[in-house]
Amino acid sequence: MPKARLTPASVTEAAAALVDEVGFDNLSMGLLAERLGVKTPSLYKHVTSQAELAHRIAVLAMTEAGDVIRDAIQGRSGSDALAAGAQAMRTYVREHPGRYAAANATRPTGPDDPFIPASERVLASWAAMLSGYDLDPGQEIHAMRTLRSVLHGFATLEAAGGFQIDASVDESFTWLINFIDQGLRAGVASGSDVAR
Amino acid sequence: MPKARLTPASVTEAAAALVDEVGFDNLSMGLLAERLGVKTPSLYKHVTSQAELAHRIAVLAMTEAGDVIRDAIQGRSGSDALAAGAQAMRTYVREHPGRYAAANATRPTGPDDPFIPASERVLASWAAMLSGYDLDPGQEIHAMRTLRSVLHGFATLEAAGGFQIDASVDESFTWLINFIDQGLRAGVASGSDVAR
DNA sequence: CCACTGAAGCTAACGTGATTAGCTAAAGGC
DNA sequence: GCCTTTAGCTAATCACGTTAGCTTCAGTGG
Repeated sequence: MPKARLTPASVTEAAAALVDEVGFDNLSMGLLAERLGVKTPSLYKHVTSQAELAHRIAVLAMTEAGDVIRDAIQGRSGSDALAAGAQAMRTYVREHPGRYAAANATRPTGPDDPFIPASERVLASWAAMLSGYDLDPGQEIHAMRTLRSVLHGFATLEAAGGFQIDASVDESFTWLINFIDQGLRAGVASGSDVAR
Repeated sequence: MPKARLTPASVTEAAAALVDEVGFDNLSMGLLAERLGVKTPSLYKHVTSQAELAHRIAVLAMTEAGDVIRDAIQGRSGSDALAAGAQAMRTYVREHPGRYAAANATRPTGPDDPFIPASERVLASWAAMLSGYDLDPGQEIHAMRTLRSVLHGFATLEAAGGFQIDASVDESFTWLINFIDQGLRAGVASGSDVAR
């Protein structure tokens, strides 16, 4: 084997860094090649297509996010775990908006797509965190989806510059976490069913 | 003036319909032209670029969503208004995923961009709805952002096929609305501040 | 009623960015 | 010190957005 300057992994890593700088939509093979000091067609010796590259970034992102969230929750429980996990996720998205966008743009390509276990690890962390609140077993799935919705929604709105007013976005996020925490501790939906 | 078969408005409307079918990312001038029974370059007599077309779709979507949400909230208050507004928004996104994606992909192009008043109308509806809960004035902004986050997050996750498990997504959504409603009625964050 | 104008739509052409084909040369095994 | 393997290169192709310039018809003014 010759030079081996680039590898699929190093190309993916560079692409992930690039995408965090210029935005996922502005990823191009030409720009990436330039960053790597190589001509565009050379990249195809390491990745089969731009779509595959984007998918690799997505897997990387999901894996990294999974690590970061797991580590944040590690050793905490209940409200502490929620706050730490949520903050960890928000921080990750703020630092890696391009990767996060890549992860959201991707769909599993098949049953053995590594993206699947990577996302399952994230879900498992959230599930572990939620187990610190005593929810009805039947409600866990709904709590999980609600949690994912708020965190994902906040992160994407923030990344898109959706929060205009000058009120502190940090403050809004801690308020949001608090809101969720109190709702989970209250054992929601035990009674009224407003939403019909 | 000659034939006038197409107009900027009719092209935009067709593009919006197309995008709901094939997905925002798969919008192409060629595909749209084909749908309209016209050759690609002819479209440029009505829109200046694909970017502008996407922006027009976004404005249309935001306007339609604003109407639908306002109408749903109309005549209701408190929990009823929340439930109706949230359901209306979710329904809109389910029926018009491409338009919604367009709206999320757009950034205001300037101070007189019609997208701005269109989104403000949506925010105004949510604000009107929230006024039915008696929140601290200082908390309204946080409640608004939390609300936007959950609804946007749920809608995008659902549109992306993010809810895999076979548990009813409808049920999760009503659970979510209930969760928010109860939190808002409880007058959150009055005490503990978990999230540091 | 008819020449005139203006814009809709067309064909041809261009530019950019992804991708492929085929060549070259250097690295590691023998 | 050869020989194979393959990273990277140049040249070419393809798809798609976009532009240039021509053609034709709808409506207007005489």
